[in-house]
Amino acid sequence: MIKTYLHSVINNALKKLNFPEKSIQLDNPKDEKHGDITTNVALTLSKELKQKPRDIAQSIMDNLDLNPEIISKVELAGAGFINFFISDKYYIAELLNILTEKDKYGKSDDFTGKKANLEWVSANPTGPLHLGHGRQVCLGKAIANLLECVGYDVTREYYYNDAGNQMENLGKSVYARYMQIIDPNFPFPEDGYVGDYIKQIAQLIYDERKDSLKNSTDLSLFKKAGENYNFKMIRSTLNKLGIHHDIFSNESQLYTDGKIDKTINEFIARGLAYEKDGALWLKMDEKAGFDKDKVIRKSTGEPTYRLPDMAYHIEKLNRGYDLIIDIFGSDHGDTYKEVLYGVQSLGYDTSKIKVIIHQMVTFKEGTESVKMSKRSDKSYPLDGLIEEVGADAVQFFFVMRGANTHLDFDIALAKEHSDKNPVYYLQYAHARICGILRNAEDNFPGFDFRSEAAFSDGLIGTEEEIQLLKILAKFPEEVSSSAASFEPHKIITYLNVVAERFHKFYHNNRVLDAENKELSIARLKVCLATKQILKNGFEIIGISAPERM
RNA sequence: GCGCCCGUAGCUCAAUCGGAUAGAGCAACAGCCUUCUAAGCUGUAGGUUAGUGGUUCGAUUCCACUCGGGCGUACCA
Repeated sequence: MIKTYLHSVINNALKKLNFPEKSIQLDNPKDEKHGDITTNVALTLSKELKQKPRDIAQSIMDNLDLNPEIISKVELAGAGFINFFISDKYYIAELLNILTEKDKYGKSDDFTGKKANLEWVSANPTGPLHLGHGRQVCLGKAIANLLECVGYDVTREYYYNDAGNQMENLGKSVYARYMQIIDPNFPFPEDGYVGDYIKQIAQLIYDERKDSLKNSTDLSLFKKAGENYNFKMIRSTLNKLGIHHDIFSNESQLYTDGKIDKTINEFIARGLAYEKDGALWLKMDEKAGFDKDKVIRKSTGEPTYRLPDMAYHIEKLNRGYDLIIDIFGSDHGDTYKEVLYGVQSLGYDTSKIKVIIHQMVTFKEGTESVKMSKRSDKSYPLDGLIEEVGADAVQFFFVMRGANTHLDFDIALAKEHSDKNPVYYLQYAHARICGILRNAEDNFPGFDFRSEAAFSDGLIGTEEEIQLLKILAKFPEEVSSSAASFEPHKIITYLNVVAERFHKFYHNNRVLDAENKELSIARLKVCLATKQILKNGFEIIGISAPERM
């Protein structure tokens, strides 16, 4: 990448001048006049060297050994910035790289050989996924894609608590609906799950077993039937979004394997837990920001959710991943800290665990924004949203904002098939290119633009063409930085610029011209490269690349 | 009360470890289709980056406080 090149050139200059070695920061200026890449190294050296930044910058510039094929101009500017202008030849060479590497362009091997585990969705199978799950579902999909792009071997994992209250409650709810088929007056539990799907599960059981289960005291059959049915619905929803998990792991396995007991014993052996009021309490360190101790095993003998979560994270650490990612809504913002604290206090290195917290989502229907927390009873299924606005718009809208900002999901806007809908701006650019390529193939049979043979790259040079090539060449850097910060929305921001510059190019540069075959082929190459970048970007954020719209 | 997160154009949001004149889209206004998709392009207008103070060559970014919003603060998950 070009920054690596500049990095070494500047470093050599610093050595020649006997200037202290600094970590050199290379930025992309916002203003075109300030070049393509800029460094503030002279400003940061100023204090140490006790010289004016501009003088330092001049010395550095005098000692740069630059290849004019790559850097066409260097300027000293402002308070002491050194601005580099990249030569057009470099961008044209990069265009060829895109066409050669195709789907692989933008991918890197920065983390090749490393293993990552991404655990997300992880909704307990007490019912279908609903709107409140949407952000996490889509965010995780895109983050997994990003990690793969930089070389990680990614395991996609779904973890659920099948041993706790929620699943007990599911069993009771299904049983009650089953009994109501026999006796409509049978009482429904106060905090039971009220959705119609519970009735369907009960009906399925009744169809098979009739009333033979009416005196059940063990509800595990009802619970299991509910779990199976709900998982079918959840998986079907995930399928619609193109999401597949490699591993489904559950809480009860941790009991069977003795991992829960082992964790409890460890806490006790290390003197980190104590009994009080019949419960087992974990000592929480005030210095770590906790104000009081937390119960890890209730007086009833059941663990609180924290304990299995800790055992589960220990188990994942033991599996040997280089990176472990959890995605939670901000309603779990405090509890994950407790879990990590517990894991850490048992001597495990939690630095490999990265927790991504996303803020809550509101949904705008008309002019009103409606809160939709994951635990809200008024369930609006995610399936319904996918039906209503389409999988692409759902994916796009949930990913287009940074996870740490509140997201207002405008359902009407997502549904709208018009220029107001931001997802179409990107997809339209892709479809438009496909239209040009179709036209070229159908009506200009002599234009052999897909061949690997050399083309007249000297014909590329209009303002719009160069601007477009410049942004295309930034894709690899953009992927790396998005992956490093686990922020897929940056890819969308980037692709918007690509689409914008393509549309400008399109308006001002006629691609297909029967009178000018060489130029047409050169521009078709530009189109092919743009299409490739859009497609590669869409792949990451998880939306389709339509050929027509 | 305490903890975490957030506050940027009328609306929804960007802004690369602190960098040069804070950017897009939508909404508003004015233009552009006998030529490859007008789901597009061009232009205009829109800001004390919630507020006050601090740190420094330089702050939307870091620190302190104030105001406003979200989420937590269970022997629920």
